[in-house]
Amino acid sequence: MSTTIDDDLWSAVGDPTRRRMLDLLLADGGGTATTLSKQLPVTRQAVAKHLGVLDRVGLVHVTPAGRERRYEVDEAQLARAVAQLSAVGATWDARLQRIKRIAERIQRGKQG
Amino acid sequence: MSTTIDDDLWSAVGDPTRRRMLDLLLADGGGTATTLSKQLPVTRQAVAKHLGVLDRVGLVHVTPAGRERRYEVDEAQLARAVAQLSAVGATWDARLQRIKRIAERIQRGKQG
DNA sequence: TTGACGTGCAACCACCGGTTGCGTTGAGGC
DNA sequence: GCCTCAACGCAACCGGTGGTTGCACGTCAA
Repeated sequence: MSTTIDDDLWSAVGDPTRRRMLDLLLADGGGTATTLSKQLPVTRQAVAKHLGVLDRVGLVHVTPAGRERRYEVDEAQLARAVAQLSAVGATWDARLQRIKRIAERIQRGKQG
Repeated sequence: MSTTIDDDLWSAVGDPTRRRMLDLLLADGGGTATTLSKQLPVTRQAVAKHLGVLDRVGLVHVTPAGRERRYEVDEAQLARAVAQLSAVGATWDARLQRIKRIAERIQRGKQG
């Protein structure tokens, strides 16, 4: 239970370049592989591949416009990903808290 | 600003197998490559590699005991990782909120 | 029509998660 | 003291993926 998340979504958001791309797309309200590649330290082709990944998991959607392919973030889907992210964080946080409490109890038991 | 996180830490926690390993180590209060591999669908060698990664970023520390090498989670470091995780989540959440507000304003502007 | 720009496709490379295989070393029974 | 077994480390290898270069195709504009 719990830690079981959409592994595709996670791995999509897990890549640093893809995170930066999402960031840029959000900031600029969309973009193409070419415009993104100009703001990133990777080639257009690399960006295109990433856009394919993001598209496949529904984090972006594409609108063909003439010779361009404009991508925009699917905010709802990104919100889902972010939610799952914090869910995982929360799970671990909870477990850490529990461990800490148990450890303290043991310490107290030893001393008392 | 903001999305700048320890990339090593992130990628260490980013791997699903490593997440499960941390989970198991927390649950059992430590373990060796062999004991972990028995609870995971991967070989001891794979686990050993992952433990190396986790050790390098300080998420676990190792205690040689005879012919065994016992690993335990560094809870403070894991707490840091979790914190950064939720920080990223929070950043995106905030940006999404902002975008949403702007979008609504535009909508209202169009209609009014 | 021609040139420039944006794209897609394919081949190639490097890194990484995973495996198998083998050699080493420590704990314990004979 | 030896021999065996268990845990480990190291090295070679394989498949997937992020990244690159190179090239061919469509589209917009002069």
